[in-house]
Amino acid sequence: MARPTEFDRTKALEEAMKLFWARGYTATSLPDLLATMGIARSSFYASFKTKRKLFIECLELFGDRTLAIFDKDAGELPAAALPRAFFEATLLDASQRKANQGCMLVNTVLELADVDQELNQRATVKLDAIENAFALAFERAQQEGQLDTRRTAQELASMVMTINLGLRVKSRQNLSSQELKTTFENSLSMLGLAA
Amino acid sequence: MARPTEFDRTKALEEAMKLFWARGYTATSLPDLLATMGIARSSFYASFKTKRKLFIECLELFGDRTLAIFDKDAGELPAAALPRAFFEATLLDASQRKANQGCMLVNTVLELADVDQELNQRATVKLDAIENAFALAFERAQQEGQLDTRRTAQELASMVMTINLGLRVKSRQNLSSQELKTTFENSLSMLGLAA
DNA sequence: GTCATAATGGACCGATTGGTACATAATTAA
DNA sequence: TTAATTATGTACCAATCGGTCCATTATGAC
Repeated sequence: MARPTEFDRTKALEEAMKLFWARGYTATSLPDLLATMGIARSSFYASFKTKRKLFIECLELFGDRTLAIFDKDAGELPAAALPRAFFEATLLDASQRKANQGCMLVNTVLELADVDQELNQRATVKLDAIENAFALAFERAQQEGQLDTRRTAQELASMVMTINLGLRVKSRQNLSSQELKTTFENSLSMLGLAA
Repeated sequence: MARPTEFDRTKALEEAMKLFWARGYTATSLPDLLATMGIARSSFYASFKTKRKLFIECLELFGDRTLAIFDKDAGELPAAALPRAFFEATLLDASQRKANQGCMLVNTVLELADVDQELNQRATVKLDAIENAFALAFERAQQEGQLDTRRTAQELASMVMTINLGLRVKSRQNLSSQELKTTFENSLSMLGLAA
């Protein structure tokens, strides 16, 4: 019927996400995006409408992927092992170059807190979903007698999330992988005492 | 000899810092700055050279002030009470409108990690200075037998800093002051177990 | 082939970016 | 009062921002 799209939309979105993840929303220009996505301006606007809408798509993608990582672990591991598994998968997995990029959701919250209400809110919602997923897993484990009940599941989840956020910030400072690992172990040690 | 400067440089710097603190480096435009600083373009460039140099001045000012808050507490309180005092002064002090602004150093690290090496580094150095100040205080307390020695002072300082960073992120999400307070208490509770 | 449809590349848009030039205004030493 | 000096306000700059327009190209249905 008509000329077919030449580029792979999924692939282009993926590349855009990586760039936004690394540089943030404001510091990523349209020419930057077009270059990494490998498409022309017209195709960009035809397929993604605006830079802002593209960013929202990227946020959703990132958030959903992060939740998927949690869900995979949650189906296989006891609740007490989930924080370590999650941190390892999202912070230390060098194969996916995540080590020094922090978390796109956290980056977004801090960059846009006083700049763009909606984008900040969207990132916050995704982060809350992760915290809630932890809380749910802890709650189940407590009901099944597999986890200490001196702290509520929600309290534990809140602690995990605070430490998670802290580690994400640390991971964007220029520390060596050894330093990050030490901080990482210290944090897990704190949680060990809390659980 | 010549026409005297009309504006108060210190005051103007202060206002600039507040704006950078809230909106970050990139999203703060020169007209924005001129408006809050209450000065004209010529005076700006005569006195502050460039936007970037002004930002560096603001970073230094913010970092030094934060350290001063710590030092004041450190001279008056036992080491074990320092984390709470520091968090209260920098996170919950509504009189200075700090509650929802997070920390300018943390904001800067995340915004500019992959964008501006030097600015990220300058913020990181200030954050490290704060962690070192905690470590020093803990070390002294341990030597004087006022603090548990099962963890090294450096480990404790690292934990405090990770939680500090996490709380700063949380404080830029739109949570109620009640929610922030709860998270805050949960975090201190974790540290209480660690110390 | 022809036609309808849609993707592409590139020229172009006004607005905004950080920064400069310069004429004017205000001050003090002489 | 004059001259030297410096601050200020305004006009201006090239570069870049995100976004639009449109002529061209490629495709499938008929």
